[in-house]
Amino acid sequence: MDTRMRILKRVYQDMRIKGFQGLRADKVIETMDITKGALYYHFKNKTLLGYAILEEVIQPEYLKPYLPLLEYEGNPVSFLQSILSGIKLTTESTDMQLGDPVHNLALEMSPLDEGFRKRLEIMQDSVKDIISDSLYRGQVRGFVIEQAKPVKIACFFQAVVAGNYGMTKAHLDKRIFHSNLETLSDYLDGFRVGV
Amino acid sequence: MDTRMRILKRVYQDMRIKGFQGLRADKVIETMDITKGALYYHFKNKTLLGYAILEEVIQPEYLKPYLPLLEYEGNPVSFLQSILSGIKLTTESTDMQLGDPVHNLALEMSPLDEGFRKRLEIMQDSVKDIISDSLYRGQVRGFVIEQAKPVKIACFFQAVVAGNYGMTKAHLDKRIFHSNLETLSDYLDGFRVGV
Amino acid sequence: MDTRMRILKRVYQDMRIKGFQGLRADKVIETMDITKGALYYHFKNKTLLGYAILEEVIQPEYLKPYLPLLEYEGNPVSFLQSILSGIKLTTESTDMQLGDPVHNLALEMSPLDEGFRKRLEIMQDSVKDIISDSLYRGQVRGFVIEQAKPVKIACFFQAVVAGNYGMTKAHLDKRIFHSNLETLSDYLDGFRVGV
Amino acid sequence: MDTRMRILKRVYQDMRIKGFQGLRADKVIETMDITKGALYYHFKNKTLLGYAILEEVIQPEYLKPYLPLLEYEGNPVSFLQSILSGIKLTTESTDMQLGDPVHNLALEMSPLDEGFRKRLEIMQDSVKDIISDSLYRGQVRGFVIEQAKPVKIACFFQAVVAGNYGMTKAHLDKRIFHSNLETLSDYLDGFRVGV
DNA sequence: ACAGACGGGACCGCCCGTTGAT
DNA sequence: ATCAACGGGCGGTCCCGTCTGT
Repeated sequence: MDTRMRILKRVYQDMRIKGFQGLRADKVIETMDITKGALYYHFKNKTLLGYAILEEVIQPEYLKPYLPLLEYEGNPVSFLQSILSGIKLTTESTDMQLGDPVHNLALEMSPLDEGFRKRLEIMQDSVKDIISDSLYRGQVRGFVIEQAKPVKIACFFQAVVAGNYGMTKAHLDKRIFHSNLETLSDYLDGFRVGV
Repeated sequence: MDTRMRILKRVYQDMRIKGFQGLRADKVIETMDITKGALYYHFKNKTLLGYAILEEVIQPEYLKPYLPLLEYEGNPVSFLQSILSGIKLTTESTDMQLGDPVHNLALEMSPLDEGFRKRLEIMQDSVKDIISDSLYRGQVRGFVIEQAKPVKIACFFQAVVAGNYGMTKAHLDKRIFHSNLETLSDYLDGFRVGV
Repeated sequence: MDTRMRILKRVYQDMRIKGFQGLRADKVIETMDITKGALYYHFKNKTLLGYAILEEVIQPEYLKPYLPLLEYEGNPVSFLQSILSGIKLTTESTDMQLGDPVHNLALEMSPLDEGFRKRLEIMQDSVKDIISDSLYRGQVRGFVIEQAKPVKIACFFQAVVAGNYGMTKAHLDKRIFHSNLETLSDYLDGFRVGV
Repeated sequence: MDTRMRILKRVYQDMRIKGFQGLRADKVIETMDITKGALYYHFKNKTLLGYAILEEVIQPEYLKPYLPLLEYEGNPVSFLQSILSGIKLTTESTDMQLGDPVHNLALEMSPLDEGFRKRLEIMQDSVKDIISDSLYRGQVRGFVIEQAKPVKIACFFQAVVAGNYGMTKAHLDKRIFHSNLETLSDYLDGFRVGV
């Protein structure tokens, strides 16, 4: 792997814990075998480093679980529920306990930096569009009830997932986390046809 | 108002925008007519200042909307819905657009400082208890259906409200915000008796 | 002497040698018994430190030799010549060999910083006005010939003095320095009445 | 033009504005279509780059106006005055407003680097010799009065020209500049025979 | 109870120069 | 002859916290 990507991956790890403002870029790369010269060569300043992490590390990871929905021909409700199950399985990983990186950065950086805000908005909208489109196609194919409003459900889905991460970040006991995932899953069940 | 509380209120304003890590305590009080001497007389260090803001400014505000639920004798679903309406009304205020302070701090500080984490956990649990208790009493009084699980609903309610703030923090268009408040309100309707 | 003035005086010494850009403020104060904290407290940044040196250290020194001219009732030509004699006497001092601080800074900083440029312009104009006024009064009192143009002479005087410092800064042999002072002195003689 | 000379010319442009210390060699060549590899292939370090600029760019330009004096058979006073006229014509060019490069560097670098000092000393002495020789030959040929002291006049000429550039570098109004050129020209007139 | 001065340490950014590869 | 990548040191700035005095 080239140095640039190594930096991005490593710095991202620290940013997950400290946030962007709390991130100390040079401290982090000191733990690798590279120096500030390399860091500054690849990224003109800290903000652009942050943007690169967003675009090249976070965005792919963030979209990844939802991309199969674009070509999924089954019931989108089932697919969304399987995503929730996937989230549940990773509960104990420290990475998951740090929450949704997009949501974390949105809360921290949106009021402070327009470059962050726009990139985060686009990412959230992408997922929203993927979900709502799949629900709409689900209606056409008879999987999803007519009364369901795809965009509204998609937004709600995202808010619950993000809010759930945040809610439980302060809680060592992760039962709330599971409870909310179940509740959302049950909520989605209500949009299946013929249940 | 005494100096101590003036500091707390003013610093809180800045912390809402910058977060706790981004907060520059001495820069903020420069905008008041006092100096660092006063700041460090009242608060031993920045962390204790943060705790004081949490306990003396944020906590009262955070609990305030829910406290009447303790003695409310009507349908708790209606009360929760009225809270959501209240949130909706303040959409345009800049203060609201900065999101839920408890949620913001939970995401930023929980992994970094146990003192913050505990205080935030307690606050979220307090609201959760108020809501779930009210729903339980609502069941006893025949307002809420038997199948409803008070704790689960309370947790979900909090997750949606918090997640909704976060989701829309990166969005200039606040329609998503309203949509999610409606969706949650509709969801709660499902727990009324005899609808 | 208070810390602020101690810093100004000491940093000025270094600025004379290195120029403003070459000045390393923290390196300089390391040689005193104060730290960067004190430096930054008294001067918000390096530029403002430079301005302060200009106004509080250089300006008084720069104007000092010319101030008596304001109330001088003798022949201004004689007074200007005595100034030149004074300059000649200090030839061997290292301070003098570093040249005219105002001229040095004018060459270095005028194209780079408007704040420097303006302050330097004002200082040079002040001396120019003092000299030209004295020459004018000298004409009225019959010391200076009618054909003399006070402003023109004042400007020329300053250019020669400044240029002479600069010319000889690259020369270890200071005879050129003395020669030019003499030439200027002789030139001024031409404006005396009845010689 | 080869790369070496392209670098010299381009870097010289920047050095005129920032000085040698303020010069950022790699920043400058970024504006060309080459990289640091080329720079450090041709010049071992920044100081040697500076010396090369002095010798290969500045020196030829600096001597150029005076070289014809070596073979000039007319009145040297007239020639020197024509040089002053030439300077006057270029007042509005930004290059001129940056002053005399030799004088600028002499003030900045003479106390800091012996290599700069010596090269600058030699250049100034060369011009001084050309001027004084021409005046001496002018005396022999009967153009210049016997009382004139060629070396003294040459030194004075240089000091005024250099000092005039410096004096007006801090002044947006260039009338002082013209005034001093005139004054010097008038001063030189005094050395003509039979006026 | 508060003001002013200062200590001290860290971080971002900057920039000179080197190295291996082509 | 030139480039991409990197090393390495340091300067300006920033900011938390302490101390003395009143």
